[in-house]
Amino acid sequence: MRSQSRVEKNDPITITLTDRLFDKIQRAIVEGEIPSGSKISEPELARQHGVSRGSLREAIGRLEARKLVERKPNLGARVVTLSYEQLIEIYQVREALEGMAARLAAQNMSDKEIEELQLLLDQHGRQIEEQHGEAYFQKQGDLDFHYRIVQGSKNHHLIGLLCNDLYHLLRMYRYQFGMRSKRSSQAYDEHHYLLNAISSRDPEMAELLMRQHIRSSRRNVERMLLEN
Amino acid sequence: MRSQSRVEKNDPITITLTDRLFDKIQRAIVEGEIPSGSKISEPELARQHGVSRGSLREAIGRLEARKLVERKPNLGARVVTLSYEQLIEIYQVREALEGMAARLAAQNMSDKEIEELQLLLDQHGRQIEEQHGEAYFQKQGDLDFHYRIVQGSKNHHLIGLLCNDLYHLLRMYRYQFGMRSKRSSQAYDEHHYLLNAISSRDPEMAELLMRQHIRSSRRNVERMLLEN
DNA sequence: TTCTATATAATTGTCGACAATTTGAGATAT
DNA sequence: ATATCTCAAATTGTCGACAATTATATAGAA
Repeated sequence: MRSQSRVEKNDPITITLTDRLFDKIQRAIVEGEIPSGSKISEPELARQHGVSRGSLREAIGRLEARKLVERKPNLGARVVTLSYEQLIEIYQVREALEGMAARLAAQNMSDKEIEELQLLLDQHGRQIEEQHGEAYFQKQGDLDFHYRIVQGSKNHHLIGLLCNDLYHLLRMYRYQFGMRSKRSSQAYDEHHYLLNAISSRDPEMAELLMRQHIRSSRRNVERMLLEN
Repeated sequence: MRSQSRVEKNDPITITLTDRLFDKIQRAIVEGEIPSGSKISEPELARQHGVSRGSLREAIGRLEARKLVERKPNLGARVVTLSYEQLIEIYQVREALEGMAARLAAQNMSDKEIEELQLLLDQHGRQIEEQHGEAYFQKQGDLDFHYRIVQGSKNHHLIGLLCNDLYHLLRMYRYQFGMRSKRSSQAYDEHHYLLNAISSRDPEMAELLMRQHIRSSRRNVERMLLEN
């Protein structure tokens, strides 16, 4: 009696030590606990987490692949330095990829998924009415919404690029640049139109609206950063 | 007299052992020398290349980041299995990213870069006239053209995603699916229109044309694969 | 025969040590 | 004082060995 809760035997739930390390360090970097631009000392980090340097290096390698750290041979790894220019670049990539995701979602999302997304959006609407102006908790909701549309594209490459790479970088900027948006009700409206296009199965319109949505989000960020 | 040929001292020309390993294995995978879908045995590969398992594992990690191999804990790494579905996914991502690249190139390429690209394109035109139908060598030219436009976007994120990740996967499909296109003269025409849009500094049109170009390239591939 | 259980072999994950390179401090020369 | 050289300390790159997990072969039960 071995495979009781595991339906088949080909699902590796195994979580390796490097996996945990990777998660912990990624969180520390995203939340700014390890400062942006700082050097990463392998011996020190390894000691802190009570792990060998080999495992640590493997974790750093993955961080590098996600562009959270940069590595130079014989010089070591540094946390990426956040910059206005890089943030703009990220938004441009995001516009392209999420636009395509919305287009595909309009074609490939199941009716059930659309229905659930509608429910989520309604919930956001109520939250906005209740906590009027307190757009803090709303930020997570925004990510949820985008996350589901990306999943709905059913394109695994696209999903990986956005959910595994870009979104972590974005979260890092949100944390460290203190990017709380004061346009949650406008964003809600835009989400609403977008979902309409998707449930109408209109790929062209879905992509258009998603790109506008991200562009206006970018303009908002630009304005906010220029104030400082 | 130490820094003679090195202008500054902050340029790591150092090529580590893992770097070389990574390049060699990547080439072997892309060209099908290590068959798609096959398991990668760490001890064996390490022995073959006369290197320790640690270095090899680091190289495999990078391959994984480029989506050329897939890894499961305790089960090892396998070369990705090529599939029609995945190829379509890649083309969709490519359409989104290169479309944006063309848009940005229309804004950011220097006049000099545009001029040089024009020269490259003229050269392609002559090659097509000479070796009529022999579209084999032309394939590299196609990649060159796209490569330069991506560079012209000046968006480092975009450049990395396309040139470091996607293009290698694409080359792998080209090698192993035997994707030689018989539409080199049509592709040439499309390149011509696209370059016109760029030199007219028309981002909207540049993106549109690039996306059409990639879509028709995708349709060509689909047709070709359905014949087999 | 077919299936299960067990033991053995092979592979992957993790570790500590050594080699190569870079960093930094102190000494010497200009 | 500034600059250059030298040498020790620290850091990264690479390696081989051990531990944990999985795959394989064999024997026994249905």
